Amino acid sequence: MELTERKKKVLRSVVDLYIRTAEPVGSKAIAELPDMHYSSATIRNEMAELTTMGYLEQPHTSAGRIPAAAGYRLYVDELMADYRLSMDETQSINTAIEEKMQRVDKMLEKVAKLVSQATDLPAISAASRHSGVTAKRFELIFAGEGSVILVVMLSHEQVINKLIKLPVSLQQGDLQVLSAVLNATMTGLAPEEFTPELLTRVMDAAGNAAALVPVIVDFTAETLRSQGSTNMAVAGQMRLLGQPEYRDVDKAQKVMSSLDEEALSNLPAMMQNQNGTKVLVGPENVASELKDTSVVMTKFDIGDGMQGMIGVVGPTRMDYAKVTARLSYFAESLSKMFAKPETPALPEAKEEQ
Amino acid sequence: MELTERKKKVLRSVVDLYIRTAEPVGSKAIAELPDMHYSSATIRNEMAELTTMGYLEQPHTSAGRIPAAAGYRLYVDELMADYRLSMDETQSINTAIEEKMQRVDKMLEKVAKLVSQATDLPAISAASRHSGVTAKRFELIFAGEGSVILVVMLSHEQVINKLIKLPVSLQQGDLQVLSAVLNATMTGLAPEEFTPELLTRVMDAAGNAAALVPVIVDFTAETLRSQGSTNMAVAGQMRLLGQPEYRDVDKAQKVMSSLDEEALSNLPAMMQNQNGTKVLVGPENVASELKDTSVVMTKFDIGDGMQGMIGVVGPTRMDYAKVTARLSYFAESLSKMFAKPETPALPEAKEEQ
DNA sequence: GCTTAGCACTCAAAGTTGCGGAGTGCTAAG
DNA sequence: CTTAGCACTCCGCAACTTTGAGTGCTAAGC
Repeated sequence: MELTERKKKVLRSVVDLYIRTAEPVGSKAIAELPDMHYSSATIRNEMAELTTMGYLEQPHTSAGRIPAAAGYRLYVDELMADYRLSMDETQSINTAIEEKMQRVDKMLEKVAKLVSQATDLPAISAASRHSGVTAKRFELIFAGEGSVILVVMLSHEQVINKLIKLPVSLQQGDLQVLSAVLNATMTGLAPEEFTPELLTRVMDAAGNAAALVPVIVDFTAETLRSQGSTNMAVAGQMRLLGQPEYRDVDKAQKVMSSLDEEALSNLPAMMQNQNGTKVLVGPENVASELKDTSVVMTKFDIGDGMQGMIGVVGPTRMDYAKVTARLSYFAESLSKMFAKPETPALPEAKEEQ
Repeated sequence: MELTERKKKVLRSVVDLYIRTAEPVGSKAIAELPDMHYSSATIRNEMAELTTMGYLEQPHTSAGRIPAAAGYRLYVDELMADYRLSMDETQSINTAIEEKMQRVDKMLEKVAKLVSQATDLPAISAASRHSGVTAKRFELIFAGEGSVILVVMLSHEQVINKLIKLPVSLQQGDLQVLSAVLNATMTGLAPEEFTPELLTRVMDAAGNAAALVPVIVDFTAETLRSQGSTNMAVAGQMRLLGQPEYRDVDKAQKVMSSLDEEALSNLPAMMQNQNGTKVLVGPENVASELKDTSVVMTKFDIGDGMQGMIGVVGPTRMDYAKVTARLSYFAESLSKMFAKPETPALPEAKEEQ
């Protein structure tokens, strides 16, 4: 059986309508659409064929049709009309993003919240290094009796620090020796290279400050590891309750309980080698708990060798056109924002001085 | 009308039973309790009086009674039996807490999750300074052409840093001058004291590095402000769905939408001058959206001049005894954990060296 | 040969009715 | 003061009916 243009048109209309109403769509409703110039009987025949072809489903005899997974898939890939963002929408996204984002993890929380708000669906956001973070430079600062501040500059323009307290008193000189040793031996190493042998080697060379070494090595290795891994945030789970398919609390509960960071952690991974926007329709989903939901996600650029990702989770019947449009715009705006030189106040270097 | 011992006993039984079953409690059910040596008729009379006294309510004639707000209040204050945690419970709380908590905000998220899990209710956690955070010492590190790392030691043993990039090239010497200036003028100041006048004064003294000053001043002031403010985290909102009172999605949605950080931000403030565990029953609640829910909260000690708070939000019919017991135990364990010297690895300073 | 009007048929959703039972308040007796 | 007894109320449930949206099929029309 062939998928004629008219069948496509009918299918598109069915999906569109179902997305709007969340109710099975009948032949009459389709026939009454402005640019549908056939009677309900004709539509009925087309819908019957679309059903045998697997694009539509019938909840029970004498009900309208709803899209099947294959129907959504075709709709997303070929049929759906581009959704054009209104000025209002682009503007509200932009003003939302504009506030300066500070640390990456805070930023992710915020982005997830914003995306969730913009789509009225649960949203996730994640950031991951391209991997290969190393320490670029170590600096030790004397901070009073028994206290030392360790400052580590990482590749990718990040700086971290830790206050270390020891029941040993050290001299400025000792710290200088140690930091020289650290810079000589521990820069440019991957986290796996922080072996016990390295530890003893550094301690041997460290002189009076050897007691500091284990703390420093552990902290650095730990930090590199955590920097290499993926951070993510989830927000707006409750928005699912607004969707008619989750009027049944039991269903809602089942899905929502699988909307946490652990359960969703494979989504960012899926995007690694993808480009553009990806849509997972219902049963294509990875986590089995999400069998009845769809996922839309897309990538953005954080700079500093980091890769960001935002996505939403919603009922299979979601407004793919609108959601993908908003998501893409979001990703674009975020990329732009991070591309801007981060120093906000290019010093208005006052005339005085 | 007087609140006799027998009335109290009846009231306690009604609340206990209602907490367990979430159904209106009838006189017969009470009369059949093991240590209730009166007939249902007598109980009926008592219940009728408790109702006119405002401790109980009747959803409609010929239904059982449910506790009114005043009933819960009396129950919480006087009647409820102590809940003794089982070994299992204390143990699972302890193992949960044991993992080392890193930064304060991550810690809060984790704690909120744990509390939510332990009580099966939405939970919040917050931390706030006692206020009065100031910068203790500034340090500038030269980090290659046009890059400088600013390290600020705060009172209360915290260290923060920022990488600053400028299209101006600076010498080591310039940085030394500037850090001396910063340490001389900007230590010990409250965030309000970072005025434009201060900025110009520091810039005048800063010499070649004056271009850095605005960035540094802004960043420091901003950081002090954010350190002084309250951090909080909310977790487990969806757990409400497990409660029978929220089988109705509309109700659930209304309450859950008010379970975010903003709406709950006055709760931590309420604890500032309170000690022990505080219970807000239904209509006593601050936010009007929470009129039909209760809040239980308690404080814990983070050390470093910080004050922590954990709490849960749940249906007015919640198991106050169990919840307060678990919450208190949690707070206690957390306080203990933070009291321990934080440096985990008192260097096992190997013999070599 | 495609399109469409017409019709009999199906089935979920919504409304109707009628019980059974849990619970109450009151009264009168112990 | 306590309790057995009784009439009364009202919710919840289940069985039944009605309604109407929607279908598939057939036969007539362009």
